[in-house]
Parts: sequence; C-alpha cells; structure tokens
Amino acid sequence: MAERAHAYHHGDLRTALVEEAAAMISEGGAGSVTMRAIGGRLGVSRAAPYRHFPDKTALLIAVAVQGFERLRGRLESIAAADSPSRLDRLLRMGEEYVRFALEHPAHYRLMWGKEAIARKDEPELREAAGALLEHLVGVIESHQRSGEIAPGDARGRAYVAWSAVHGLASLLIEGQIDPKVDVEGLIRQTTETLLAGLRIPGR
Amino acid sequence: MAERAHAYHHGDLRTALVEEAAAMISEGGAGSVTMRAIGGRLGVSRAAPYRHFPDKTALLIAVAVQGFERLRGRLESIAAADSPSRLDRLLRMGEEYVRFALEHPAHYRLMWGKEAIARKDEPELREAAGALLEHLVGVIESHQRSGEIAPGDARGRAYVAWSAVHGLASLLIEGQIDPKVDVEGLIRQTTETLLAGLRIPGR
DNA sequence: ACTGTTCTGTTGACAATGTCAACATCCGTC
DNA sequence: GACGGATGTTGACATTGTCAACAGAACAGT
Repeated sequence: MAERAHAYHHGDLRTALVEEAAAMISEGGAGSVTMRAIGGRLGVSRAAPYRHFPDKTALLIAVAVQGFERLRGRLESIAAADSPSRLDRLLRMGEEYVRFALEHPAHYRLMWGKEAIARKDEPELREAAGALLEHLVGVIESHQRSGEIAPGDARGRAYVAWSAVHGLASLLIEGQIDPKVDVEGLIRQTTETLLAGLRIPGR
Repeated sequence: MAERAHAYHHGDLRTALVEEAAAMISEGGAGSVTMRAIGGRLGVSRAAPYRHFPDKTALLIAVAVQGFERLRGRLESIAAADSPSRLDRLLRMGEEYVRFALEHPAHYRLMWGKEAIARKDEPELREAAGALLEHLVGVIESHQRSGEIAPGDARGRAYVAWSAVHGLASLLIEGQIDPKVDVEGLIRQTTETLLAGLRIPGR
C-alpha cells in the first residue's frame, strides 16, 4: 500500500502538521513553532507529532521541502507560459523567485536551514533544492540553444543565476536594503545585470 | 599566579564573552552556545554574562557585529593594496568575500541573523552591515570613475554586487552546491559574470 | 582608614521546551 | 469478537534562558 490518506483518530495528522506548522511560521516565524503550540492548534497533545515525525527537526524539514516544491511550481508555471520573448520569460522567472521570498520570508528563511534545522545533510531537503536547480539548468540550456546565453557550462551558469536571485532575496528579507530603495526596480536591475553578464562568453 | 590575576572579578569579561562565543560558534555552531557552557569555559557562572549583556541575543549580536567588522577589514585591506589592475582588485574583493564565508561558515550564518538572533531590527547589526555596504558603494564609484563599471546608480549596483557574492557564499556554506564542482572556478565565474554585467549600461 | 555606593559575580529558583516511557484508544483483519 | 498495530495521551525529566536575592570588589569622598 503506497497511499493511505485514511482518517484514523484525527484525520490526516501528518499533513495537518505540515500545513499548520507552515501557517505558524508565516504568522510568527519559525521560533513560534513549538510542539505544544502546534498540538494545541490542531487539538492534539504535544507528543502526537512524534507518531509521524521522529523529532521536531524532521517536521520542519518537511515544511521546508514543501516550500521548495511550491517555489519550483511557481517557476515552472512561468517557464511553461507563453511569453513575448524568451528573454522576458527568464527575467520574469528571476523576479518571481524574489517575489516568493518576499511573500513568505519566514518560510524562505526556513528553507535555507539556518534557523531551526540541524546541520545534518538531510537528503529530502537536498533533493527538493536539487530539483529546483535541475529545472534552472534546463532553462539555462534552452536559452543557450536560442543564443541568449553564452554556451558552455550550463550548470555553472545556473549556480551563478541562483546565487544572484537568492542573494537578493536574502538581502531583502533580512532588512539589509535601504527601505527608500525601489524594490521592484532593484529586482529588475539585478536580473538584467545578471543576464547581461551571462550573455558574454566566459572562459 | 599569572593565570589567576583576578580572583573574583574577571577583568574584561565583556570582551572575553564575545571572543569565546565566537570560538564556540566556530567549533560547534551557534546552537552550541549556551549561557552555562560559555560561563564554564570562562570560569564564571551562568548568570555572569547578564552583567554585560541584557540577554543572550545581545551577546550573539555583538558576535555578529564583530564578524561584519572583520569582513569589512579584509575587504578594505584588499581595496587598499596595490594591484596590477583595478579590475583585478575588484575581482579579488569578491573572491575574498566568499572566502571569508567559507572559512567561518557558522559565524557568517550568524551574521545573517537567521539562526539565533531575534527578528528585531538591531541598530548595531544594521550599522555594521551598513558600513560594509558603504565601503562597497565607494569601490563601485571609484571603478565608475575609471570607466570599468557603467555610470549611474552606484548604490543599486552595489546591492547587485553584494547580492551576487552573498548568494554564492550562502549556497556554498549551506551545502547546496554539488561537491564535485570546482569551487574556486565557480567563485571566479560568478565574479566575472557579475563584472561583465556591471560593465554594460543598464537603464 | 572608614563608609557607602556601584560594579561585578554567584546561587537558587522557575517556566518553557523537546523528548521519552508507559499507558490508553481506535482501526482493520483473522 | 479477539488481536495486533497504528495513533494519541499523560507524566516525567533534562536542558535552557532568565530573574531575584545575595556577596565580594573596587572606588570616591570624607
């Protein structure tokens, strides 16, 4: 039996835990998620989550994985949509990436593991982030074929692009950017600078 | 008696706390810093730090501020050093930034506040990061005057550059980059792509 | 030197939290 | 209907940050 979305006592507590934890993170940050609090909100006891996750970290990892999957979903829907030009499509993907982080700052922070996730190399998390990267590599390759990005080393160029949008997202949600700055303009400037650099053949 | 110069009073406990906390962070991450542990290592009680910092977060913020200052010091010494060409100097600054993060991953993580620092807008932290940014703006302007970077909006271009190096540093220390990748090459590729993009006038 | 004030450090206590062990309950299957 | 495993509860414990009450040290003014 692969699937069992059956209702035992609570219903589908495992799914409910992940969703409720994500909601609590959005409301009060990852620090506000305690086993007692999440249990209380779902009407179960503090130890109930331990029947579905070995520890709190595992629950938070599930939330982080969900975040990576949703982010990838948003980027893929942009990649799939028709665009006036393919270059514009790539720009919009970069903007969408940053916008996701701005819309869900605490969730995005959790995805990067700094806050509450132990340092262990969690394969689930690595895999979710890896899927995002693979999609980005594919997009880069597609733009290389149409000549808008210099050929060669698609993976390296994908890392460079990822660095740029992740770095900007991180600066923004950590409050390191002057509030007077035009955020939309900065996002656009970043993606355009990035594309200009990628268009030029490296060594 | 040289070791126990001060029986009851420590001497300069405040400074010792910051340095010891930084050392513990390097050894075992920010999670390994507890008031009891740091007190034990310094030979004082668990509550002694409260005579110098209002709470644990304040101590960690002091450590983070120290990190920003040291990073800025390293970048400034590169900026001040003579270089064959100014462009090479800028490349080296970017590489040095990433190298700092790779040498002190836990400390760098702490500087970005995700792990243990409350979400409050701590003016000290903001100021230390701001000083780093101001230095970067100055360097950008100097390169604009010599024509290696397109003119206009030096602050925006500084943010773009900061995003690129911070994003790469973040990806690297969070283990999101395939271990098989040549890290030095990726760093160089990132800085070169960035510079290529900055050389082209945006709108 | 005496004294009082302030700085610095200690100890005891408490609440919050993650987690485990023991127990209870509910479900599908023989 | 009984059984076994999955699911949930309660009690307990260690760890941790933090505060209150206390104590020793330095120092200024007399």
